Amino acid sequence: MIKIVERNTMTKIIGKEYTEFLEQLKGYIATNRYKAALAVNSKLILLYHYTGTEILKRQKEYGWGAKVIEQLSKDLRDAFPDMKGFSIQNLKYMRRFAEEYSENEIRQQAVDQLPWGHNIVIMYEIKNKEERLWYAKKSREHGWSRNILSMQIETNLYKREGKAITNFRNKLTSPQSDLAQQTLKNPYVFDFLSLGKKAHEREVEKALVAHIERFLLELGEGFAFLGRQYHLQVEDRDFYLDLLFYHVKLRCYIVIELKAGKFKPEYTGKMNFYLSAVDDLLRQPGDNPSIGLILYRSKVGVVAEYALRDMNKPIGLAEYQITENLPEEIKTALPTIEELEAELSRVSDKEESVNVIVDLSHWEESVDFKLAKEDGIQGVIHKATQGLKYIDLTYAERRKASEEEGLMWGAYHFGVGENGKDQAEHFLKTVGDYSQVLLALDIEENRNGKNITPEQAEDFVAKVHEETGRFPLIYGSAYFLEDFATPTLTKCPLWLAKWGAEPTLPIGWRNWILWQYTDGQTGPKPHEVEGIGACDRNKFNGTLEELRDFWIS
DNA sequence: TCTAGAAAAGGCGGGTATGC
DNA sequence: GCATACCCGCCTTTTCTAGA
Repeated sequence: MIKIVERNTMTKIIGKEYTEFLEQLKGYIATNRYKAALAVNSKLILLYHYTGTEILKRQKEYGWGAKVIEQLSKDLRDAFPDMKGFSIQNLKYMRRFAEEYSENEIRQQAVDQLPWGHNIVIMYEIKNKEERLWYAKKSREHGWSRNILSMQIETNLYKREGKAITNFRNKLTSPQSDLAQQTLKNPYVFDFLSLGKKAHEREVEKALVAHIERFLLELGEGFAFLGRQYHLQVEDRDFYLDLLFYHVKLRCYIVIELKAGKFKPEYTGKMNFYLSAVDDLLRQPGDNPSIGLILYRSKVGVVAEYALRDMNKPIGLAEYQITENLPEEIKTALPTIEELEAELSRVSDKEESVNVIVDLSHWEESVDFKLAKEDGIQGVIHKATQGLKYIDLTYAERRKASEEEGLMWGAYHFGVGENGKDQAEHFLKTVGDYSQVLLALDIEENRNGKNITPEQAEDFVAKVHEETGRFPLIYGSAYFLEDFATPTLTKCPLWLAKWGAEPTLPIGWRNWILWQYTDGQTGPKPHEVEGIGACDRNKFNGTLEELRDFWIS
């Protein structure tokens, strides 16, 4: 019996310490393995650049012709028979690379963080330097594969997305992006650098399937539901369509494919195949060509695209058309893309909390709220004050910029071991007009002095409540808030800090309202925000509509 | 029925060959 | 000189199969 008690106690202690250790170690490994991969890639790119530069220099100095590249290729291959990359063509790429970029540009614009193949694509397909750097930045940030990059260039994403961004930040990209994974395949990289792909979100897909089925049925007129996982046999192979409808007015079949992840080009190829199969196997004389609808999750939510078979186009992606500009007769009969996206976003919001809030301080050097908003961010909570005197110098300027973009604004005070009421007065004075501002008290370890005590935190909360009629959010981890579960403080909504998969609540609080699930390095993804980079991200425990109501309540 | 291992399929970037 | 197609090796995911 005694042994059991001792064992349980030990398990509890080891469990807590072990969990913290594991989280710390995971973050360290994730960061460092990616840094290692980037370093290897960077060296390779710089080696190629150096080679190209030296070839150029000597051709200029000594009047060497093109023949020297052939000779160099042969000699380098003889000297390094185990190494690839010294073909004539690749040496020419290196020379062109050296012509196009200076070493400074490579380092400053982080061109060396892109795989060699990506740089070749960008170099040859794009002439404008600003545009090149824009695609390089986007490739890094989004982890585009080479095929995706080519597709984005073909569809002129640069022009579609508006003006380019030229102030690049030297931020780490997501360590589990496709790009990172492929970078790690470099044969020079050690085994411990290997990464796994994100698991498929089957549950989400099922939920989407279930919902869209009801949604389209409710939309009603014209839609005849034929089946879910509709079976088609092509030659000796079986295929299953997520959803199949027949539209009575349009007199055509409508195939719906649902993808839980982000869009991939192969989805369109698959859809085209399904449309062909449906037309061949099901379509009757008098029926119009079938229509496809692809629903997938993007960074900003659920996105819908209509696909129409269009055999007038040549090959590949153009064999069908993905378009928001449906022909008028179809547009009037089908739900619009906006309707579909709005409906599915509503479902999405219910399934997962709303992940639209970042918290910032002066430590974030560069912030572009316009880009952040485009990336789906709706609210910003910024550090305003600390202790009795400190004011975050970026606070006022960023509040103005944020509000100009129509973002919800919040302010937090970093509590220290000083008079709570005085800290609250300093905080509210700095915040200024707080009528539309979410207010929060940050309770965590103060490495530069005394920690705030529960009594001081209560005084702070009481003063804020007296002045504003509202209780501020209490920010903190389950571990640190252990001693703060007083009747007054637990009245305050909890802004939980837990960089992990599950929101573990501190004693005294029954629920969380905001959950800071990542510091930009550890915890579940996403870690980054467009225009900000890796940062603290937060989920709201409710829908977007509820968030707006809560913000100033 | 579940699990573990093997095999197959497919995607990726690096690199080369070829044609204009 | 340049653009493109294609091959290769590596890796992950999916599917299949055998055994507990």
